[in-house]
This record gives sequence, C-alpha cells and structure tokens, in this order.
Amino acid sequence: MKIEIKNNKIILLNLKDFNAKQIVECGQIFRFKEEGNKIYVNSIDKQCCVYTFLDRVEIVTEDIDYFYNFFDLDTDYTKIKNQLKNDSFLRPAIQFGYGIRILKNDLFEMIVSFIISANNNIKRIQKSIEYLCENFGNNLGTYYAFPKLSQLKMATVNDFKQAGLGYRAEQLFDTIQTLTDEDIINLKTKTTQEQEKFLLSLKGVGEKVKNCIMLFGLGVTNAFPVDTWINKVYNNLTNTINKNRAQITKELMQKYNNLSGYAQQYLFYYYRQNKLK
DNA sequence: GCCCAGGGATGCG
DNA sequence: CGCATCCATGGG
Repeated sequence: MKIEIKNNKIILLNLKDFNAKQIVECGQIFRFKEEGNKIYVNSIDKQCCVYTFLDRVEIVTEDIDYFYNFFDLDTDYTKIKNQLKNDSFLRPAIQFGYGIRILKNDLFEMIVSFIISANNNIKRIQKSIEYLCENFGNNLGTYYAFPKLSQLKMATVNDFKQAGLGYRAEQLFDTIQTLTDEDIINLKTKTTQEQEKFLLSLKGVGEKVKNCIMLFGLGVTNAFPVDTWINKVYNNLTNTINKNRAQITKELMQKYNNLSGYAQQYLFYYYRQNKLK
C-alpha cells in the first residue's frame, strides 16, 4: 500500500485494500458518522475524518500515529486476501468486501461495546454507546470521548438501563465495578490463554463476545467470533442444522488459523449486507 | 401478536 | 460436559 504522511494527514494511494465505508460498516466499530464522501471515526478520546476520493483516501487527524496503527496500515491485506480466496466460501465475500481491514481499537472500549452487543442489533448498540459517551464521557467540543473506566464507575444500574441496555445493565455494572485500570494494562502483556480466561471471568462476556474483544481489542487474529449471522451462514453452506456455536467456532478456527479474524469479517459483512441465509 | 438482533447466565440431567 | 430456558428492548 502506498502511503504518504503530511502534517495532520495520512494519504493512501492504493484503494484496493482500503474502503472506508466497508471498514466502518462491517460491524467492528460502533462510533462513526457518514456524511457523503467523508466519515468521522472515533476511538476512545480521539477522532479522525476519512475522505474518499476517486484516486485516494485521506485520513485527517491530530493523532497520526494512533490512527496509522488503528487502521492497521502496516499489514499487507493483498497477501491475506490471496491466501484466503482459494476458499469457495470466502471468494465472493472477499470480492464484495475487498476493502475491509481489522481495526486495532481500544481494549476498554471494546470490552464495554461488545458486552452491550450481546443478543442486540447494531442500531441499538450504537445508540446505547452514544448515550454513555454523552452522559459519562468528556465533552471535547465537536464530539464526546468514550467514557473512562473511572467515569463509568460512577454509573448506576439504572443509568445503564436508561442507556437502553435492558438485562445487560446488571452485567455491565458488575464488570465495571470489578475492573481496574491495572487489569486493562496488564491484560495486553499476558498470553492468549490468560487473556481468554480473564475476559471470560467478566460478567456479560461469553465465548463470542470474548472472541470479538480478542480480535478488535487485542489484535489476536486467530479469534473467530460466531454470532447469529455466521451461525446461519455456516449451517447454510455446509448443509447442517443447528450445530452448536462452540463446535462451529472450533472448526473454523482450525480451518483458518491465524487468518480466522479476517475470514470471519469478510463472511459477516457479505452475508449480512446481502441478507443471505 | 410474533420473530429477530454481532449471546450470556443459570439450572438441570 | 451438553442442552433448554429465560432474559429487555425496539424494529420489521
């Protein structure tokens, strides 16, 4: 990928591995706003604006280093797609979502966001997260930051219900009260097994949510989140009915190995966007 | 009214 | 272990 960096701008001159719309609409991030050819993208207390032109993409931000890493710009997606597209399940999905990239988002934001995501839909998830930002995050003028752990510790179960979390309110409350800033910092340096064990100990985090946090918050690309869509896709493509999710997860992780996370996103985006069974 | 959404917790065998 | 049931809420 050809990349130029100028002052507060990252310029991408190769669009076959970067499509901003696909990146924000593939279900890995809940805080963004699309306005024509520009998309505002938020992560913790930072924001960038991604402009898409015919021949290039410009990422405008005060935090160049943060968003360079955030958009995973050092990873060669051409190579990843070439390795995956021999797979008949994936070929059409990769063709459709050719510009998807796995974001390296903030760990704490991912923990909270994906606890909220359980048995929920993306519109409602976005709305709830926006509520939390506006009521507990810092006002940064043109946008709100994602609340810090210390700020969410001020919230009551009722506050979370006000945010529209329903029965997830108690789960998130419990997890927020349990978590410490040290937990978040230390988690990044632990082994994959220790990370999984810790995440599963949190209320509201099960197998699927854990895999989302591993993938989007910790950059572990052999995590394969199996949600209702992937579940349907799998059963459809393999002519099975009601195979349990744990089994599907295990099977697909063995199949795709270190490329599991990428494979999963191409599948999720393609089959969900096209509403295929 | 029913079914579904990027599922998890709990209990029971 | 595997499996069934329940769980808020808004939209189709």
